[in-house]
Amino acid sequence: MSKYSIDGKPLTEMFKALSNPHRLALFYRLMNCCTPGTRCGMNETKRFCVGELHEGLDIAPSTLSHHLKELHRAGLIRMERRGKHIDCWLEPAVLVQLSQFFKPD
Amino acid sequence: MSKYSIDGKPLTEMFKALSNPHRLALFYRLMNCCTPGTRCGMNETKRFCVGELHEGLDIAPSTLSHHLKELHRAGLIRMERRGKHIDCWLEPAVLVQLSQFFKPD
DNA sequence: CCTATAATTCGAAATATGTCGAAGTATAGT
DNA sequence: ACTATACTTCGACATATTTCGAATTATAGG
Repeated sequence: MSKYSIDGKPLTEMFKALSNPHRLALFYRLMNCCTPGTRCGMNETKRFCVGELHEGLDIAPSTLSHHLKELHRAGLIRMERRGKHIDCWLEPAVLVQLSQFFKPD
Repeated sequence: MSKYSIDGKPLTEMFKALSNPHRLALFYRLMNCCTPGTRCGMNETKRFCVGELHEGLDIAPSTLSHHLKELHRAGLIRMERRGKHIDCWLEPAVLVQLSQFFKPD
């Protein structure tokens, strides 16, 4: 039933991850954090740590953590510890592939 | 929080609608039912009625009806009675706009 | 080794979702 | 008017999701 997938990640899981306003806001922030022409996470200065993503979101830290885990489980983002912080950036191919999925014709 | 929208329909609602395997299957069927170069619903022979969409889905009619309502509420599809049947087709602009949302750069 | 900072895990509560079957509405044909 | 077909609405129930606070882990720096 979940036969539509990208790199083994079912599309339904991706859409479920993006169906929550908080998670969509997080995704959107990561979408727009890289300089034009580059991919998010390529240059490490253009990643966001969890704390930075938290700003202006008005949810508990545990809730934020839960949402990031969902985005990660869906295959939408990558996470990597960097000292006390954990950096987040978009899974590199995901924008191209989702854009392609909806592409008409 | 749901500030990202297309034609007044919040993106979260669209993604929520697509986050269910049955609904994604319905959407996918409508996505691919039109002849290349045309938009779904332009030529009325290329619409699916509810009964046709039901085929091979193994859910109760009432469940199908519920799912189609969700797709409609999210602004993803249009529905129109045609005699005893009700025809469904994609909201014309939705593929372009969703594809655009994910477009990198 | 102790402390402060950053983030996660766990458990609980409220709310939302997916599903069905029974009953209801709409339409076409007889 | 009656019947069959096509689909929807309603009510109920099981399961999933969202959210929080308290407790926990991981790291860096004195």
